[in-house]
Amino acid sequence: MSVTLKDVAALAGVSRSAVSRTFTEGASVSAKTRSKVEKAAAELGYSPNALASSLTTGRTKLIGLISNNFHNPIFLEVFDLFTRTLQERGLRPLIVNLTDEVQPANSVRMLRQYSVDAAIVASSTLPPSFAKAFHDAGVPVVHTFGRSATSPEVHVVGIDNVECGRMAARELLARGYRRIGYLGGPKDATSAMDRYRGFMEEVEKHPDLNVSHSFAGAYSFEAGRAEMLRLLADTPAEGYFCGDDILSIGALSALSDHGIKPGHDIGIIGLNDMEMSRWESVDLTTIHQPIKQIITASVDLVEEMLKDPDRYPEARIFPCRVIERGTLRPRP
Amino acid sequence: MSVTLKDVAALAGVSRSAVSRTFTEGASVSAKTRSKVEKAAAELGYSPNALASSLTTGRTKLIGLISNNFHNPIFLEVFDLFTRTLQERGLRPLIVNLTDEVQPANSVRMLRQYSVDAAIVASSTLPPSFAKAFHDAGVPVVHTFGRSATSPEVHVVGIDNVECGRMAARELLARGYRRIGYLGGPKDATSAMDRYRGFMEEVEKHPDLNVSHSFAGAYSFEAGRAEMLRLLADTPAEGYFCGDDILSIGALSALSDHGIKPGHDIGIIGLNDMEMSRWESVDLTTIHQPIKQIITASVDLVEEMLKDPDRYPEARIFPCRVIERGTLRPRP
DNA sequence: GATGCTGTTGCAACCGATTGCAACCGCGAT
DNA sequence: ATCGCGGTTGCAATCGGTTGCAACAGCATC
Repeated sequence: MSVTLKDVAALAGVSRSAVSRTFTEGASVSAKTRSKVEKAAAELGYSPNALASSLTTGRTKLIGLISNNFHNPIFLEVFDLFTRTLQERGLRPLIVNLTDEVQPANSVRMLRQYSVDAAIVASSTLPPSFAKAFHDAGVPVVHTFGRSATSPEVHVVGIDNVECGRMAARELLARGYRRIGYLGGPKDATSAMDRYRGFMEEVEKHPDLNVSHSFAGAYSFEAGRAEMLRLLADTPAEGYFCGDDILSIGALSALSDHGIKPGHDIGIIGLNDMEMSRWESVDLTTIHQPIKQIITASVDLVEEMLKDPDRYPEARIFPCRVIERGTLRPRP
Repeated sequence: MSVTLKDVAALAGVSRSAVSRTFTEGASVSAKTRSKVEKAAAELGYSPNALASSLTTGRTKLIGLISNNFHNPIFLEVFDLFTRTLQERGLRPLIVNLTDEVQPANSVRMLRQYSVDAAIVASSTLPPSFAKAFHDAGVPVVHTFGRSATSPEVHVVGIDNVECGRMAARELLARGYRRIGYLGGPKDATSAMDRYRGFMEEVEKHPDLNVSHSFAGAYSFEAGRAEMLRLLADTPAEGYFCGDDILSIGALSALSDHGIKPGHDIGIIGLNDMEMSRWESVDLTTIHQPIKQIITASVDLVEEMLKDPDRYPEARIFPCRVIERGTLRPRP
């Protein structure tokens, strides 16, 4: 069926070791045998079997990429960047879709069966214990978009969600909103809770404010829309921090149903700055999360763990900034 | 480091074969040894190495999933469905992101190095020759969203794009549009050309019409928007068939810049019926493409090829239908 | 011509599994 | 007691590579 070392060796008239060595970086082969081997290999269309070699080297270059976030458009950007960044460095993403799954056991077992060199948990809605399960099973892991504070055992890359909460609150206050609300993601997401904490921390400095909060069922358009519709049925606030752009866009849709003009009647500030937020019809004021840097840093960490698996865990936290567009009223 | 057959065999006091057999479906092992082995395996936390066994069995259960479409939100749905459907059947998606690549050679080599059991090319903007390159290299392949007519050598799953073009044209005509246009995807995409062909075929039956066409640079929001802005600078048509929902949404954004009301002033019909098209703020009249069925059928074909690699190639084409929303004027 | 050195080569064991084959076991039938 | 049988078991070869080790080739030096 497929061409193996042995075939090439036979055609080139050398031993199998010689062939193996011409295909491994830095091995000792003379120019003469190398060229003989290369000629034979080209003739047969040989390319080495990565899985067979992984047996002896212990390296597969497979990286588990785990997420449960297939309903937030930002993840199209995330997957694009992850897959490209990994493959640029000779690593191969093996995807695990956790949409229906919450327990790590299955994913851990599966990725160990495929001997992945490392795993990336790309989600803020999976608990820190999830990433830790990989660590405990001996799989190097980085938790992208994870919470840094309470998981000192795995690498974490992301943003300071508490600070983002504060930032959003300050922004609403600076624009004169006094009745303000937090519309967060699902309660069991660390990101939703951390943003909430920062938001509250900041607003509690001002006792005269009227503050409310609620949590959507998911980071999705539908959940954001449903939650905002619920809020509009009662007495809504003047300004909202929505814990994610897709929630914001759902909320904007609800506002539009009621003929409410964002930025004019009710203010909305999101978080992420995904491509769609720049669309003229959306024009969402939001907190920019530096996705590209986060993903590059995550893959950097993966590579460093491949060199040194016992590397001391580290948090790489990137600063965010407000992007001014049309859904908050101007600063006075 | 990790637990192997040998360790389990030693602890259970049996041969390695016995251990192997208890983990392979339908092998002959007595209840007694099986339970001894299972006890030992559980104690050591053993799980078999899928890659090592692939060496002898010739099956990896790895499926290459190849795409270049990371800027069209429909692909979030596509990836979600593909990854879930594959893993439900015990197959593992190995992603290849072709954003910067057009030649198949690299992907083919890479996927052969990882001994994938099959490959899925999920893109309508890659030429039929791309999928064929896998076939020629001995990798079973299905081309999802591919063109059926001219590639009898590989399995194709998708829709009849020519018929969709006709359908869109008929729909515009039925609503009384006489100056109509096709705003398609990139010229080198078979889907863009086939939809164009069907569209023209239908409108040419009516010599009194005023028909125009143009092609966007990509299936993306920005490309659709830019193209529509260009059209608006001259004399635009009354009704457009945009060759994809994301192009439509870009076009709608351009219309909104000019204060043009879709459905009232200018009609737009898209193709795909992605989640976003249902959003109230978008409310796009479009042709529904049955993504779920297409993906299920693709994975079905993959499984059938695993059983019979020389299976005669087949096209599975699913019918589409118009979803009426707000961007075309009502039928008279 | 013997010596030593460096660089190249092949042998053989090994990575973690699977599997054909032959040996073996217990057991009922003769 | 012998035989035959179906079911279980272990041996050893194999899958496609890698790699430590020892042998060796070529060359310069003494």
